[in-house]
Amino acid sequence: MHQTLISSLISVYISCGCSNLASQLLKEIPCWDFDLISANVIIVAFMKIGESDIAKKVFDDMPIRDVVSWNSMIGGFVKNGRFEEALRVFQQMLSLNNEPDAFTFASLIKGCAQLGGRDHAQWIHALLIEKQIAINYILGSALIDMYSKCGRIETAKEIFETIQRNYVSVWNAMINGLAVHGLALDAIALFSRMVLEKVSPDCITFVGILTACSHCGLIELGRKYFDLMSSYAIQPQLEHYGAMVDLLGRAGHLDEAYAIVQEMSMEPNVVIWMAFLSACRTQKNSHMGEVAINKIETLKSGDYVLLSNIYCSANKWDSAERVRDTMKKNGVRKNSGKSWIEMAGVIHQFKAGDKSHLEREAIYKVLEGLIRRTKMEGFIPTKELVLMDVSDEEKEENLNYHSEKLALAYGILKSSPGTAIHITKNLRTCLDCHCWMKVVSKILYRVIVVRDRIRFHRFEGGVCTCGDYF
DNA sequence: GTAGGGTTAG
Repeated sequence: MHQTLISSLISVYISCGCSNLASQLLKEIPCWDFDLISANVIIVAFMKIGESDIAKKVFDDMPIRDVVSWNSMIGGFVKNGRFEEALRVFQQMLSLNNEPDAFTFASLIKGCAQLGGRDHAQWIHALLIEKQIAINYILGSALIDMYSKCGRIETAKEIFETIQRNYVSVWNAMINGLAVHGLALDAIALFSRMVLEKVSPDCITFVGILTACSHCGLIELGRKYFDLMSSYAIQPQLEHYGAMVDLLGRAGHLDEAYAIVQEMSMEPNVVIWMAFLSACRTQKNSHMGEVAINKIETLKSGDYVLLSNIYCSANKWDSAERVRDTMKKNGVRKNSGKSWIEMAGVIHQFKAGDKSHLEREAIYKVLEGLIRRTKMEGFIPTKELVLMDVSDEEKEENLNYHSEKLALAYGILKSSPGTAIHITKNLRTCLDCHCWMKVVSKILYRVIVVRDRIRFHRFEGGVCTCGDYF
């Protein structure tokens, strides 16, 4: 069979979801002597379905490669969450004197954003400048996104100010960056500026604005911007409804959140019901929680945990037990959490149940302290994120305990920029401390234990904000 | 003919 035909066939099989046929076809070819473009097509196709090993094999066997081959490998690895391998390919590319281009960097920057590693980020950015690659709107958006996810919102802002801002995606990246940093008012201010500069917001802009409101509990503003969408002829999508349900639910307006779900012009999906379910848990409303859970057709492990948590909150231990039994019976496995940490340039990975952290107890203490403060100062708990990993046994002991604590800790970090007491140290000094770092929503925070003093550090633009909690 | 960016949730 002609090689071009084979590569097209593989591509078609994969786009139709018949990946088995594609792999089989590849195996049956006695000798891989694809021309350049056919091989590239095959690499892209297998990367698309997550078969990076097959793609790698094809790539390794190529007698000649061009920049598209390299970029397909690097981009493919990044898409499949294998950034280390993407970096390895990139280094190989450089060592063989192949020149990277804007496509190469776009993938690498995205990889850094996923990982939240600031040293890698800086290296890639420096290299981009060294190679004198013009920063177009795609690279600009990617850079802004990368720096905000690495905890360097100030650097993200600097980049934003220096690049061409006539594309909506650049604004979206910046608005979303501010939103995840808990800077909702800045995000809203940027929206106004965007309108002044005559760039039309799109549906993603509103997702950013609504999530910003949701993170900070700005109900009135959330409602206002949700209504504003229609004046830009943007129909609310599932994502916007989701943000509203999240916002209203967290603030305790369960009925209004439920009304939104019912008024939706499309069928609510699992994400919407999950947001609602999550709100039911926070509000300790097991009745509404059951309504939500009944709607969720395909239960994932997380949904069971949420329902069980609702019962725990309402002291309905029997019901909680029943849910957990069902879980076991159905053979539901909990998703094991994973997190990444960059320390002195090295990326460390942690898995749930990983008990190798000597300072785990101290971290708990910090979080408990944060909860006390949160309750005292009346902050609204925002998103629930896994700040650190605990074993399944510990989760079993008290399902509610862990997530509640993390939610509150996250809430205080996001909703109180004034909490940090003083700005003392720079990044380098902190790296010298005996410390423990965690990635919170891809923003770098550190919990530092020095002689029984527990500190929480947040990094932004190379400046470390420290706060004492004990 | 093949490669790149910006979203929520967990």
